Amino acid sequence: MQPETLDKSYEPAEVEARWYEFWEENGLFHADPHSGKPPYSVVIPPPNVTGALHMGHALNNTLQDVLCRYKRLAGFEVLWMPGTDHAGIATQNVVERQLASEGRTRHDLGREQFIERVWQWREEYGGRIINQLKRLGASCDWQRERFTMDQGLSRAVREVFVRLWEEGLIYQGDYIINWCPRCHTALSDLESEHEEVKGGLYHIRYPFKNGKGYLVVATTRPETLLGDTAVAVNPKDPRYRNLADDTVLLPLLGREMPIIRDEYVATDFGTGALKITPAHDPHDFEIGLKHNLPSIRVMDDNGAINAEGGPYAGLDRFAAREKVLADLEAKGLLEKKEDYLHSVGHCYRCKTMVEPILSKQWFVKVGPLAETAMRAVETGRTRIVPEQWNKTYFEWMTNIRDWCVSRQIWWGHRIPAWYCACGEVIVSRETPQTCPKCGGAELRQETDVLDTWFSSALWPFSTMGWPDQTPELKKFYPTSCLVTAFDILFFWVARMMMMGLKFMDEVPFKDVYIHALVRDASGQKMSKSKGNVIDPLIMMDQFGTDAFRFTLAAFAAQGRDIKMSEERIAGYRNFVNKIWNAARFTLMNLGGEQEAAPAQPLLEDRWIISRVNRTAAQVAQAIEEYRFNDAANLAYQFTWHEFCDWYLELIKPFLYGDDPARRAATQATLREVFSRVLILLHPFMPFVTEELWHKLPGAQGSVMRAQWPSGEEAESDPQAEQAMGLLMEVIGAVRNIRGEMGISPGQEVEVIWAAGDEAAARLLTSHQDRVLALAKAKSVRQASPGETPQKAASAPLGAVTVYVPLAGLVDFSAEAQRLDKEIAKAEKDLAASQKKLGNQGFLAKAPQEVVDKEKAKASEAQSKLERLKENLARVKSFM
RNA sequence: AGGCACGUAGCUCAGGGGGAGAGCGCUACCCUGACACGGUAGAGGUCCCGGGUUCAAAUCCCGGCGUGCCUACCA
Repeated sequence: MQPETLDKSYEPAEVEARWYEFWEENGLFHADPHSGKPPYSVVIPPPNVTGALHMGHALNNTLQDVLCRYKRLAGFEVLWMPGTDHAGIATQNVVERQLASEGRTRHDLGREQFIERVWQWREEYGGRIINQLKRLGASCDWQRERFTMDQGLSRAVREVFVRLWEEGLIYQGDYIINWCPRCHTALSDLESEHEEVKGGLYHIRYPFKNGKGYLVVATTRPETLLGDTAVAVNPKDPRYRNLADDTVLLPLLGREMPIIRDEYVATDFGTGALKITPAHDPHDFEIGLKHNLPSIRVMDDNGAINAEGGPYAGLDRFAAREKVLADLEAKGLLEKKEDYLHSVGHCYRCKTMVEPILSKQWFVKVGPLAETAMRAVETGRTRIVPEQWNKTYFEWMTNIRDWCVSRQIWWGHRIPAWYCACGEVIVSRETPQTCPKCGGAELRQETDVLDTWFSSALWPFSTMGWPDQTPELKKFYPTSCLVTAFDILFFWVARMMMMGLKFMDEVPFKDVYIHALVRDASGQKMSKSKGNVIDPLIMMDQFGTDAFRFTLAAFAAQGRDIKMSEERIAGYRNFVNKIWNAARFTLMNLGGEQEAAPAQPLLEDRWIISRVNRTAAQVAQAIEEYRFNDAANLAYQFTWHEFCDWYLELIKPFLYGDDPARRAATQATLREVFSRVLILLHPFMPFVTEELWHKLPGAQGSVMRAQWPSGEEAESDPQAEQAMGLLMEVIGAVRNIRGEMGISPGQEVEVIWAAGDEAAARLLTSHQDRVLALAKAKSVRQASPGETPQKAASAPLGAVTVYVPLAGLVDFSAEAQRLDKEIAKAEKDLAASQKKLGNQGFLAKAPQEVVDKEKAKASEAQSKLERLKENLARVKSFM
């Protein structure tokens, strides 16, 4: 049979295109809820339908894929539930922009047609990110792909809304909310992102009604004075105990307003006098309620001053501010302006400055839900990894405020509430025909839709068919793990916890793994405006998906952000190529048939089998503990530096040699070990491993269906590992001498060794050919009894001393220098050990095994030092 | 204002009470029949500073300095 040949270097593009289709066609990602295997389930953090794959997605989904692919290999029935999120505001914005380019607005279309248009948009472009996830190799169960606006999920949303309403956990009311004047909708507190803004603190004179002077008020938002209905001072403030009057006149508008006294007012900030604008500030709103003040809303939905603002009506809020200030100045009412840095809310979708405005909205009462959600983490029903995030989670849950869930946009789940002319509000699963109170049939549905996160909060169970009792829910809920970045810990994780516990009576996930943020090479957050985004798709094109994924995994250390750089990806591209070439070598040297395992395994066989299994166990444990970087590095180190550097070199003589039995045995071990290497790399590098798996003669099916090497196969062989260790040390010593002496690679050397113990002697005697091959020696022999090779470089190892005769090769001063260096090292080691051993406290208090180890170290260093010194003396005698 | 991280090789970072590690970069030599996206050898570190705990501190504690992030209604 013609041995399979591979190209000299790996070309990812062509290979990657092939295998994804293969996996999907063969249903390898599909989860069977009736399987007898133990379940492992993950729900994808649904990306926005408007989204394009960025580094954050790439990391997030790579880690999930590593978990899922590993778990399949480890014998679990894995469900990775995929889908997208309808991203209400963002999607509406995108489609509105599209309309704008046609010179139209959504109002030209009307609600129905606009929504139709959004669905069209979704048909056309909504699959983009899904395809990009496929490109990344994500092994999601696409047959189950969901969308937060699809029918099933919409039913779940409605069910949840109605039940919360019935239990009094949803209410409607007038409160101060965050209003985005550009998106024309209310936002939740979370969606208002605070940013530092350079502003002013303006000191404004509010004249007393009786004309006897004025009260000075400090504010950062002078335009809101148009809506002031009082001025407040602290009753304890001596400055304001005896005021000239108890009524002031609102500057510019002349409205009479009371001076009220409230402990809320800080005496040490500004002037100690606070203007009260109940319709435009959350605290003022509270104070207004307490003191029965009227609320005057002076801004419209565009953030422009409305009719209540009198002469300022029609001005945009920023223009109004300028005008108000100018007019105050002109009237001598502006006392001073201080520069002031404060943080102001901005719309998380469009970055417009958010306006706190009094408005009627729907709210979820989160207190009771948060309580349960908090306890679930406290009691360990859900575990947050790394646990440092517990604190953040608890803090947020403790200080949580009611959640404004209504949005004044069109794209989303319309709130299932109807208004009757009689004033009745009907919340219902089905569209009501008549008012249950007055029997009227003229019902008007609420126009608001729900916050997108409301539907996302149900994701772990709504995607599995809830509110029906489905086999999927039975098998896969609660999910095993949620993988996400911390920036949506509150937005999403916390809310899923609340909803899962409320409606499933069970946590939505057992583990939450919180991974890092991906930054650019200098640690900056990537953003389009900074122009420092690294596009994952370009990286995949350039270096291959496997290299890219491996880089992400190798970087994913817990608790630290990732600084992505192309050089690093290039490094792992080289690793993929190394694997490719190891395969090339393997295939060139395997027969077509499956050879029997060696009857008499050699040291190399025993060693590499033991090592690959140990590595597989370590990689498995690292993945289980979410130490993705450790897992990747363990696989890397083993594959490159043990399998390639040592094992492949060690077996070449057998493969090229003329002992057919030995060759067949070696081939069998090589084939077996290489297939295990492919398995343990597969979670990280699905494409190249699948490709090579199929090239291996005798391979069955997909590597995805293979079994993770179990550590229990009784193939662990510490003795072989130790013996190989000594052999590697001896070879290393000769190589070191060669390198340091400047003996050229082409020049062969003699190697003579002396062993201090029987076992080492036996090992070296029977494996001299390995030293010969790997150290490029022309001969290897044991020193005769009593012989000390003269004119030789030497290296004292533990039980062995290695000599390399130098006569005629190099002059001895180089060896003297090398020995000097070695001596210095040994002396340092010895001194450190002796210092410890000379310390009575150490001997008395340190654990016995530490003391013993130290003693062994000292005597080893001592013996090494003596031999080095002897050698140096001998070398010098020839100089 | 509070909270959370992080300062370890030239760069990017692992590690985490008893032998300073990796990748990249660098130096020297080598196109050895898998691989120059490679091989062999090597150089390079006050583990931010100062105290403390301990027989023992890069590691734990306290205090600085520096950096990053998150939360927050003092107008």
